[in-house]
Amino acid sequence: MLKYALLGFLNYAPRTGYDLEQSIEKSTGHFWHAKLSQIYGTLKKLESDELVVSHVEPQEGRPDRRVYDITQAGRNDLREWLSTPLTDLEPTKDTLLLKLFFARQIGKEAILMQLRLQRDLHQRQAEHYREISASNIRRIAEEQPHLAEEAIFWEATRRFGELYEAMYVQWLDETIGNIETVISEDDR
Amino acid sequence: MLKYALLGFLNYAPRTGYDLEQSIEKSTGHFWHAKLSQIYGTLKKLESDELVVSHVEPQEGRPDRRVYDITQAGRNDLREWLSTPLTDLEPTKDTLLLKLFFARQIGKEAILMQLRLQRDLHQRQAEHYREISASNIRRIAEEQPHLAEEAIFWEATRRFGELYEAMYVQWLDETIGNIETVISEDDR
DNA sequence: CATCTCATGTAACTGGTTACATGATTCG
DNA sequence: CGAATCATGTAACCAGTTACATGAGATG
Repeated sequence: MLKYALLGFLNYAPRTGYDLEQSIEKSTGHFWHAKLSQIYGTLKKLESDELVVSHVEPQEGRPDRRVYDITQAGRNDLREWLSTPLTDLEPTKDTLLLKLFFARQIGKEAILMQLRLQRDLHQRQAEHYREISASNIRRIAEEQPHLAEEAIFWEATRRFGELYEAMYVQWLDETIGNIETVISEDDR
Repeated sequence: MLKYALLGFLNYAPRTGYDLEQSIEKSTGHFWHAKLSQIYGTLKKLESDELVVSHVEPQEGRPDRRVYDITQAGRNDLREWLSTPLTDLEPTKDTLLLKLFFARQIGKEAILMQLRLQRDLHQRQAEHYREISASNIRRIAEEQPHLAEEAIFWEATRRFGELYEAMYVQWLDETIGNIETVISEDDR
């Protein structure tokens, strides 16, 4: 799948593996991320499949840049993927839920501590979506008017992050409350 | 991580790889799943690490069962993992969001169709959490009273699924609405 | 003087999926 | 009579992570 993230960004404009990592970090990072090592490897594979081409731009004082660009075959592949509907739900993996499921093993106070810690992390992430992400999208759309049409979709993905984190915080508050109630009942 | 799901279930009672797949399917399936092939492989690894032991129960007319049980070392490992707080947020991966991010490539009607399809899937999943999952938990807790203490945690994970799917549907409705509005503005 | 940024990559490993192989019994 | 269930496993592959290796220039 990283393949399509890379093709998607290269379809806006050519860039290096390093640049791609930053593009991802700034925009799709919260729902699709990748390490540099994986990006370099995937680009190599993409080039051997002729979906992208690269050329080296020599530089002085720092490593040469290998700039990738999408090919017509790459554009076709991207478009085909985008056009194919997802007919199933994606399976989720959430470590916190897995730990919570088996939490009786370690007792209520121990799990409460962990839930409160996560609550703070999600709370901070929720604020991030409300503030920083929202202004980033506005800025890019203003600076590069040819991408203004994209903004509605970018904003939708940001909004997802916002709702997701708000839901997570709400659920944690509710869950923490329930466990606290059971503890005080046990004490009676 | 599957490792800990397996240890967690074996800590309730011994069972086979096949049984484990069903336990997972029925309970942690919506936040942690695995294919049989992975389960068998992981059990083998766990046994060589002496966290579980197995013995074969011969059967007639069908394959012999290899029943696994957790060892004391396995219990210690499970408890240690459960006790270690998660200090970071887990990175998410969501293919629908990735497609949506690049959706201008294929146009608004094409993406709307896909979003509506997903809306129905998530709607159905939300109902599943409200109805089937909730009654399953009640039934298990009644049938096996020694697991009644577990029910509060199980119910919390079920509730997460319910809130998650409700949030997803809400977001899809909102997003579909936004895109439809932009389309009708374009038409003017 | 240390850390961050720019910039490339490879290798080993871990986690997970897909496909293959087998075969009796039970349910509709 | 066909599909699902019970029950085991292996092998090849794909995706992703961690660790290693290099090194100049800019920032504080």
